[in-house]
Amino acid sequence: MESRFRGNDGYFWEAAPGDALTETAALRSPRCLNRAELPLGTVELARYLIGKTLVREHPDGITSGRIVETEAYPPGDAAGHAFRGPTPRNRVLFLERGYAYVYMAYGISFLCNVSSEEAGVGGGVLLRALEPLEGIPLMETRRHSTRLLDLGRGPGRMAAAMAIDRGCDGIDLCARGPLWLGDEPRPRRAIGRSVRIGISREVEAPLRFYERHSPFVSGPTRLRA
DNA sequence: AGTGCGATTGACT
DNA sequence: GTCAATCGCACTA
Repeated sequence: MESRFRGNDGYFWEAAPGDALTETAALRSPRCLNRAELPLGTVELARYLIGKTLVREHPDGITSGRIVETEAYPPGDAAGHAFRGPTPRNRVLFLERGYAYVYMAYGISFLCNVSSEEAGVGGGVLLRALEPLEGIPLMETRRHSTRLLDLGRGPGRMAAAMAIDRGCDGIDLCARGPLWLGDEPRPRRAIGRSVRIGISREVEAPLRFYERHSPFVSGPTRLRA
């Protein structure tokens, strides 16, 4: 059994007992997730999406990455965009789970969420960081950087690397198309949990999930272990 | 119609 | 570590 797996940047992943990590497994084509297999509930979905694949099919080419960091914005959360009810901007958060809600933050970055509740109930999972898999040269062009660790580390950077913008708002991520969710390219590592990043309102519950020890996760070092 | 501010990033001390 | 950039949106009037 392999004891180490070499990632895209040469970083070596420690294999847990029982893992069978191979490069072949990492490079196979992902299977599109069915809506029925997405767990019910925002927090459950945020945890579930760690290790899954996000695939972007764009005229310029295909890019994909492994989701290594998410945050839950469940119903009733004052920091969530759904808190004050549906508006033209956040309408996708009120669709059934598995649709892309994309908005512009700070006039600078696009942020990508996955709707996470039943139809009519507002909730979302913010995708915060991606480990690049396919289309790395294209991501480098879009990000104006060749630093692999920075291509998808942070929600705005992730969206830029994947060319995710308002045009992706409302896309069904459970169907092959311009943007979709795939299964895991390789077994997940342990999942960590922490408070969310960049939230100034109210006291924080631990609603951020991340793949432990991944160098592609954003945030302070202590929130990556 | 005007205003305040944010689920960020990149540059800089 | 600090800080400015930048703009769509929700809220007030």
